[in-house]
Amino acid sequence: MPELPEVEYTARQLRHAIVGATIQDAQVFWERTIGHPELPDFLAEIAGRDILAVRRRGKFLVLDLSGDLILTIHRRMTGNLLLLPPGWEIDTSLREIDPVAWNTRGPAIHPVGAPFNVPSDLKGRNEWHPYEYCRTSFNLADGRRLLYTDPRKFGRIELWPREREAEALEGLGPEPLSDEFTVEGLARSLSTRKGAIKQVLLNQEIIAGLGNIYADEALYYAAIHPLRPAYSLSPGEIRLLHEGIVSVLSLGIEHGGTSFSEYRDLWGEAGENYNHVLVYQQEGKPCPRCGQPIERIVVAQRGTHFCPACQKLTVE
DNA sequence: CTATAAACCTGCTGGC
DNA sequence: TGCCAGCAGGTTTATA
Repeated sequence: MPELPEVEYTARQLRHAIVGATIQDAQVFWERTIGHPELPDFLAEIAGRDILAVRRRGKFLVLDLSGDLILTIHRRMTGNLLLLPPGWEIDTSLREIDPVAWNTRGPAIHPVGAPFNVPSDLKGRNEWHPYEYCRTSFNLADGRRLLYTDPRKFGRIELWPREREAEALEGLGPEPLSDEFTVEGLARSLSTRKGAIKQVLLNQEIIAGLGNIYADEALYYAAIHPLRPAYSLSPGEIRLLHEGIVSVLSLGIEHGGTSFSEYRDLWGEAGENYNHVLVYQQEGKPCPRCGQPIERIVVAQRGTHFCPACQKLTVE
């Protein structure tokens, strides 16, 4: 799942690759991917815009466009951005040949002139080509395409006037890698919350950009049990948690994002931070600190991984 | 208000 | 071998 480090890494790659480019037009292959405005308006308004800058806010990617517009992209679970070089085509003939398969998989994407092959094995595979499941294509004037792929279709792309940016990015808390994220501010936010600390860390109003992977990693760093009530953390624990959040997010960016199942970078390459994760999805494996097996529980409907020896629920 | 759960989706896993 | 229920997960929406 793309969280802050994955989105930040994508933003940096995009900044080098497409700032200054022009969006000739866009194609949408799964309508619900576009959250705002209505699809016909979206298509009409985005055509011909220049890409002026690329930013990140929480888990949102934000593209500043000419005409005082912003394009926001939230990848949710399985969304990816890929840059397709010139010389490739988007083949929509599957739409007529097999509408059911089309709905699930989207268009075939291959070099111009290559013969079209209906995938013979549409099911039962453990991995797919990075260009599959394309939901939207931004066709650049120079022949490249910025593809948005998303097998599970949860991600959303929106186009807003710049003056309504606050509305488009409503309800986001402080950026954890900026000066606005302080120990004091974190302490204040946690003091009124009686929910489990794991659940509170996932709340984007408290901290923008933390997701399931890095929340587990940050709690492990700070040796805090995920079920501890947020208000019950001591000042020392909060300081350590603050440090842990900054640390695991920074490391994630350095490693190019956590490659966990679907995640790919702009050129279809997997990130390597999965090799550096300490507890996430490590159930049963020995804790790197004490050797005790990592446990998995469910907190607020989400899988949660921790070391029962290092992260105690009750203070002795 | 808070808390919990369902909905959105589809690939994958495990049971039979 | 094949079918099918159940699971994962970020966020929004609905319900208690």
